[in-house]
Amino acid sequence: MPRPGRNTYSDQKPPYSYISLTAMAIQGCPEKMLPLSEIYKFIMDRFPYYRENTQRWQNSLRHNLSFNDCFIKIPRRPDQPGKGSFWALHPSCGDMFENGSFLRRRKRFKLMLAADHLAPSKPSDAAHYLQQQAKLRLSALAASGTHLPPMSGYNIGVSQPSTFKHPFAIENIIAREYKMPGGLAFSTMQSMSAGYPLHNQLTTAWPHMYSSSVMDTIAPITMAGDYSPYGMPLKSLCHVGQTLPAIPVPIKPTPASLPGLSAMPTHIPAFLAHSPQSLSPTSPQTATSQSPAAPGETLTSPPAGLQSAVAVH
DNA sequence: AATTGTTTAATCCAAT
DNA sequence: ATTGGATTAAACAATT
Repeated sequence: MPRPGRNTYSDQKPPYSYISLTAMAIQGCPEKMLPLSEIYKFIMDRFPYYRENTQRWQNSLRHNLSFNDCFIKIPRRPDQPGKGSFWALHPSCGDMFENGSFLRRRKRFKLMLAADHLAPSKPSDAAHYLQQQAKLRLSALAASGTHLPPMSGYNIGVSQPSTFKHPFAIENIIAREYKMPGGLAFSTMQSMSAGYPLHNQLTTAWPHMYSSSVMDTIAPITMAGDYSPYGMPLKSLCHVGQTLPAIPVPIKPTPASLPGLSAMPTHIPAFLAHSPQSLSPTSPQTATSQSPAAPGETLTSPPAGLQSAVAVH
């Protein structure tokens, strides 16, 4: 191949499966749920490769959404007009990429069908649960944060309180791949920095990922010809911004989501306090019309049925 | 009509 | 070599 001009690497195919791309998109937004069109947008915004052949990959993506139990459909409420449902990650899907590859999961996340006598794990239960979650997130956002500068519309990296991080959370993905030699992890950064956007680190961490709002300010740095997403030199991550906290964080709170009951985020606090995110400018309706959680609706443990999801052999 | 969602099937390919 | 996850194509229903 002739020497590619600069930037040409960025339109090579990113080393992520549709599943991981979709998970990124979902995890990257404040509500942790997105309509199909927003998932498309997220991917196209950040990965130039996917600005072409849209028919092909979007069909594939849709197939993945329907086919994989790790994605659940959340119906729009009357106050959320628009086309199509929201898509979210099943709360029990666990760390599907714990093997460190975003191309290929260790196991497929499958819901048990008609688990003999256990409570059936209705996707709708999960959906309802996540609806509530989203509501709470939004009300928390509304309550806490109009005072911080807006970023790119996707609240990447800054989301949930320090204790639990969904395995798909961007910060976890990064942390898993770019562990400090000395044992430092990145995942604590945003929780430590109390709401400072991490998009710089993110774009750097994913060489193939654009963040249009960021590309102006951050040079493509070292990624040069190095296509290996996992061999990313840590320095290029470090130099962007704050100092690293020397506090390792449990990346996988429950290492074994083993047969039967997997780790449910039962302890997700009802407030995402310091999340500074303004809502996505690209989806006005989600930004404006979300009603705050109804008085009675406090966050409870997820439906028991949710726990009967399992990564199946 | 276009978008969104579901499903089946073939094929590719990485891990084992 | 086998297994099984990922990708792609395609047909079709449902929704807006």
